[in-house]
Amino acid sequence: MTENDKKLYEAKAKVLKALAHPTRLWMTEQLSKGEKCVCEFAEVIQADFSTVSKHLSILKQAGVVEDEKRGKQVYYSLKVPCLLKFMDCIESVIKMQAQAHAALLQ
Amino acid sequence: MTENDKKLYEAKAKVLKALAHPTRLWMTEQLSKGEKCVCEFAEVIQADFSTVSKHLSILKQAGVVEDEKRGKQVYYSLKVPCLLKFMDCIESVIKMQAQAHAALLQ
DNA sequence: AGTATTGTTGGTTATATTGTCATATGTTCA
DNA sequence: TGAACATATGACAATATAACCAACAATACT
Repeated sequence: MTENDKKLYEAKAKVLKALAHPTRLWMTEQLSKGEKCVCEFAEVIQADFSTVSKHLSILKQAGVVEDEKRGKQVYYSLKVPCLLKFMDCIESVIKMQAQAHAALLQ
Repeated sequence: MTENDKKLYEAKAKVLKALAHPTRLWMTEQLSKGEKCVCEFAEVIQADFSTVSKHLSILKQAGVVEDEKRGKQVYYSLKVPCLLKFMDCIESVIKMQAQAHAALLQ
């Protein structure tokens, strides 16, 4: 494994890490339906503005979303739609696990 | 957001978290080429056996890989091939970022 | 100018993750 | 049986993350 390979895996892991949080995952899925401002997120989930802002900033730094300031508000939008297909795959993992678990109980 | 939804996002995040580590990401990709035992991984990366074993156990607990003991060795294999398509998407994120970064330097 | 609104950033504390060492478990083979 | 090998597990220290609060910045409105 070259030094370059290592950096590539670190970069990929960083993107995954950005997604690997319930709130950020939810946000990402929400953004797939269209752009949203920070205030809209803050309204729905029970969290501080600063918490929401930081989560979005992590997604932005990972290259998953982008932001645009319009007036007082900052609108975030999904930059990488292909991520959503991935989510289907993740869900399939969970379903498999649920089935395996159910089988154990029988 | 219902209680059930919440749990679903937590479950999905757990799977992503399992993948969100350079070593585990690499392992997952390696396993896509075929099963491997712990010793094979330990040989390639510079890490303790226990470290390798723990990483694999995290992937297993997340439902990403499965293990089978044959003789003295434990063989791990990828349980969810669809994950690899996701990796392409992750790479596209990185490429976009690299391009954006390059653009800044011009 | 002054104030309310919308976000961001820094500090702090609580919690989670990672890697390493030592130890325990299970398997094979002499 | 017991020695050697392959792996798992528990304890621990170092580091990273997350959430909250307070302070700050930018925009809009009066």
